[in-house]
Amino acid sequence: MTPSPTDVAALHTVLLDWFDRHARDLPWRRDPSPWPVLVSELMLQQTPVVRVLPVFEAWMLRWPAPPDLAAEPAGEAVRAWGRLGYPRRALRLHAAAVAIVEQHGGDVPADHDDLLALPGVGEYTAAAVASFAFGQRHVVLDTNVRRVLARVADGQQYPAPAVTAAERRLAGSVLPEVGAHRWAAATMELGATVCTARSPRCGDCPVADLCRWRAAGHPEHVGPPRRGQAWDGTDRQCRGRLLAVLRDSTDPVTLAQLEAAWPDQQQRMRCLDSLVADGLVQPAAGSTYTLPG
DNA sequence: AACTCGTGGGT
DNA sequence: TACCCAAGAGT
Repeated sequence: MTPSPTDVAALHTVLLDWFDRHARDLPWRRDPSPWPVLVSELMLQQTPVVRVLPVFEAWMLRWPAPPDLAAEPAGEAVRAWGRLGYPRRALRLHAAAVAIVEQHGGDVPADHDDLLALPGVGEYTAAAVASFAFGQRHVVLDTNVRRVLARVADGQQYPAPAVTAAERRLAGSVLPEVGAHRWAAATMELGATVCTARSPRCGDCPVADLCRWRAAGHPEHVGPPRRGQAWDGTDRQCRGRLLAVLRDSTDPVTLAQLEAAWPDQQQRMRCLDSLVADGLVQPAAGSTYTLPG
């Protein structure tokens, strides 16, 4: 439900004021240049801030601009990605750097649609980079913003499994005409640090008095339970083990070394094949494997 | 539209 | 302990 204009104005005032006082001092905020912002956004897809920080710092020292990364083999990006998870993101970030060099003269494009065309950049990331690095006005709908809006405006504990049209409409209706990029950052920050999924700290929330979920007495989520992510014995676990062996070795890895990482032969070879198909692993001489050159 | 894709810390 | 879930994207 769309809040009244009065409530929207109050939300803006109180949340932006809170953000002035409580925003975390993150490196990609201290220097919100396009490349650091793009790198951070790729790393932050499904990965918590605290785990991204050290990898981000090392990454920016090594590759301070898109051409620096584009000049390296993709495998170096995969290795530097370390244990952030979802290593295909490292491949996409490398491919994005190449595209930026080839199609945009080495500078991260400012246009939303140009950003969206980059590998690894979807609707959220395009809006985030356009907002935070270029100060544009876009609906930035990440998991934090979705949860904050679900609670404050809709009185629901959690948003729907996937972004709905109504949700996007609501987010657009509360987006300030001026300073939209700060509003985006503020709502994300609130969701990340106060209006958290598991244990919201409503006592510290600047918009508690305007929150419909709180007014309704914090009703539990109703509806189909959200499926967790299976892990033990999955291909994802197997792929992770195999790629860890590759990351930790500068020399080509033998099939025997990979066998030590995952006992099930059939699954091991299937996952190795899928890693090769994804471009994360490259076959080398004598039935050995390396990160992509 | 549902499914896949890593990793590790919090509760 | 056994989940839950984190600045999503691609297919």
